[in-house]
Amino acid sequence: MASVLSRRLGKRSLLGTRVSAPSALADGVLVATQIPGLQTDLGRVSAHTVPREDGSCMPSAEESSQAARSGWRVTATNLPSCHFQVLVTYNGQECAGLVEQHNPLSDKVKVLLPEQGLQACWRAQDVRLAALQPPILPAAGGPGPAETLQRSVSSNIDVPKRKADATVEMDEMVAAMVLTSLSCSPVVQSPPAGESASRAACDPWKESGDVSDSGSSTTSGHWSGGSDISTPSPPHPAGSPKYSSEALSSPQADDGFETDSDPFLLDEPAPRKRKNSVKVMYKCLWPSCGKVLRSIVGIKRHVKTQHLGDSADSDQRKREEDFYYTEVQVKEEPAPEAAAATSPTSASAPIIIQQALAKPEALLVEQPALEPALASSALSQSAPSSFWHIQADHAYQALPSIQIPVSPHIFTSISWATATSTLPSLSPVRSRSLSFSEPQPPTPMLKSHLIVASPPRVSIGTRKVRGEAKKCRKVYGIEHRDQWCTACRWKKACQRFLD
DNA sequence: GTTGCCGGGGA
DNA sequence: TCCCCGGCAAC
Repeated sequence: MASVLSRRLGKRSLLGTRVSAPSALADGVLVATQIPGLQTDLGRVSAHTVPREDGSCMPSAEESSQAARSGWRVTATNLPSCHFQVLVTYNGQECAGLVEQHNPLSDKVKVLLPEQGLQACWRAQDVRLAALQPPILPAAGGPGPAETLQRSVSSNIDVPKRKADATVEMDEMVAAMVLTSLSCSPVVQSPPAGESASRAACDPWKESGDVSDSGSSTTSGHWSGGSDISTPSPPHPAGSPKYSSEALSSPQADDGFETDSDPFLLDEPAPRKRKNSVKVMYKCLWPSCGKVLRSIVGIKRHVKTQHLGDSADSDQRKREEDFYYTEVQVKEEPAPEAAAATSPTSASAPIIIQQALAKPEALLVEQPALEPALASSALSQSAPSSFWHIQADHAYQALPSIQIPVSPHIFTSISWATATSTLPSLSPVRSRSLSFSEPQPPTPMLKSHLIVASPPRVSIGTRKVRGEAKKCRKVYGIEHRDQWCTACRWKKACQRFLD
């Protein structure tokens, strides 16, 4: 069992995954560099990098070897301009930091927090790329080959894999930067026009997280669940009738949308439990408003400006503000049904997100809870692949069992060789459903939905006709069950004595 | 009743 | 993915 456990842990490992991270090179050339590990001094870090003429840094060969031995890999290059700015959750707050080092072995990222003046390690999945460094025009004599001008995926920060789409990636970076600036400010009373902008900024960011998840479905690269706790969502437009009825659920719809795709994206819901905290929000009680904000200052300002009139400055007016909002405790459990329940009225956001999304699989994931009509069509296309992929879960039948015991029967090894050689002819029968399968990883979300939407099963007439050959049971007998082939032991089609 | 194995589910 | 087992069809 320990071996199984180790396998599962290995499956979740982020080793080898790469992410394109921006450096100070505006031309997009990313240089993977390495410096000795376990350094805490920025000065030392910079001292071990060799500046290049294009502004990037290259480690000396000696340093690279040391880094390889230490297991720490450098994610930042020159200092300070080459550091990746990331967002981490520290003491419940989202802080901007600079990635110093990343240890792929322990999957930890060493982040320097300038504001706190400290340095700490986070898990790679808890570190989110925040913003681009100010771009620097490419040097005339910079990296020579033209292909290096492409934004190559080279810097080795081992975070969940993301799709290597250059344009989308840049959009995500810009969006992250905008989002970062938004998150630093208190409640923003953004006008509707600004709201759409902020949403547009938010959505690619969300999408980036999803993409990083979907890159490897088994990774726990849950895109840092602490984000929605510390990052205020853009406020709803004041007085919007859309939020009049389901005022309380509106933020949940947003939050839910932000995360409700996760149970479908992720195999393991465990990391999500951190989101189950109760969050206090403030709901406007003005008739037909129902606006919900995250800060008391914001809701007071909202009531004053939107409903009581900004000119009201008397004490009575100020006291009135308190009557028009109430404190609401919102459990941050990303309940999918909550998102689904608000789908008809709050569908404006998903539409924007749909436009922002460039990846159809992410779109598929986002749709079902919020756009049932679109979801059905999308599911109808994706259903067969995922469903039939599930059907192929007995693929081991096509593989010879390695654990063939040393059998006293003289023909064991011979028949085993026969079984191995005849496997290709067998596979069409065994994995009959694979013909429907596309080379696409199954999405857990689709699994749950497609059980209902699955096409009718292949006729049970395909049941394998009993062959003439003796099977392990007959050959070895029930008393020597340990000598059976694995398939026979599992009551599957015998792999040792093929027909 | 025995045997082969499909489909489903637990770990 | 491994492993087990209920249940069904062929024998």
